[in-house]
Amino acid sequence: MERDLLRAVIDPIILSLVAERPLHGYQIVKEVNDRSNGVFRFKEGTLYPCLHRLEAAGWIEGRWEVADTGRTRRYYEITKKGRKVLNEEAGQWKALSTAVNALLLSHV
Amino acid sequence: MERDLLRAVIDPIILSLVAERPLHGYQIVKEVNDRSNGVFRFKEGTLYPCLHRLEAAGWIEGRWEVADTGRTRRYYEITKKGRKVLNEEAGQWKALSTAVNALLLSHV
DNA sequence: TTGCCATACCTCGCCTCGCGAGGTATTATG
DNA sequence: CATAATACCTCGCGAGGCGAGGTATGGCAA
Repeated sequence: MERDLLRAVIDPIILSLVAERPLHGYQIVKEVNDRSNGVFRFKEGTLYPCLHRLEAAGWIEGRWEVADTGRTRRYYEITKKGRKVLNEEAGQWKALSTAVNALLLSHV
Repeated sequence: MERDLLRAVIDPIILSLVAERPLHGYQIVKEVNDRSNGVFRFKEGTLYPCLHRLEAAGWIEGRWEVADTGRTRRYYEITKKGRKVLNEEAGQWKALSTAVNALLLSHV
């Protein structure tokens, strides 16, 4: 997995996941790596700063919770603003991937 | 067009174009911007360093030519190594776009 | 009890690279 | 003669992935 490709889609990926249901950081790492069949391999040094960035932008919102195990976790939910951004970025992604597919089709 | 998305696909795009036929830099800028229906808006400050990078990597090869107009241009062709890289990156792109589409589908 | 692994959070610094801005020179147009 | 288009180039800023490192807790096995 190339870092540039990851960088390009990390925001909508995370927004999309926490739009389904609240997730905490460690869970997101596992979730993404599992559900992408190994295409993505998120690192924690990537995810946590990214979560903070998205929260600072007002696209997600975190709250601390104590699990049954007694461990504290920070769960993130998408905001109204975040949903708007997700839709925009998803649309952008569609336009881009269409354009790229057209250009690369003969080589795939 | 977001810069991260561009960064992610600029290499295979250029390789793909010069794999079709030799092109010079200024021509590539126009070609990409036209053929992508405005999705891409390459800047020269982006392209020329990129061409140098790809040539340094041995993926493309440039040669100076004098046009009928008398203007000198540097035409780039893809190398054997470049074709290999293009195929790899095109495959990577396919795997990634499939994964992303699956994750974002409900939002597109 | 003592390790050790998994969970769960975090930061720091390196490195890469798009691109805005700026530069040079030539040819075509009006 | 001035302006636009062609055609090449560089510099410096800023953003962000990630390798590496750190802290703390829970659970399990020896």
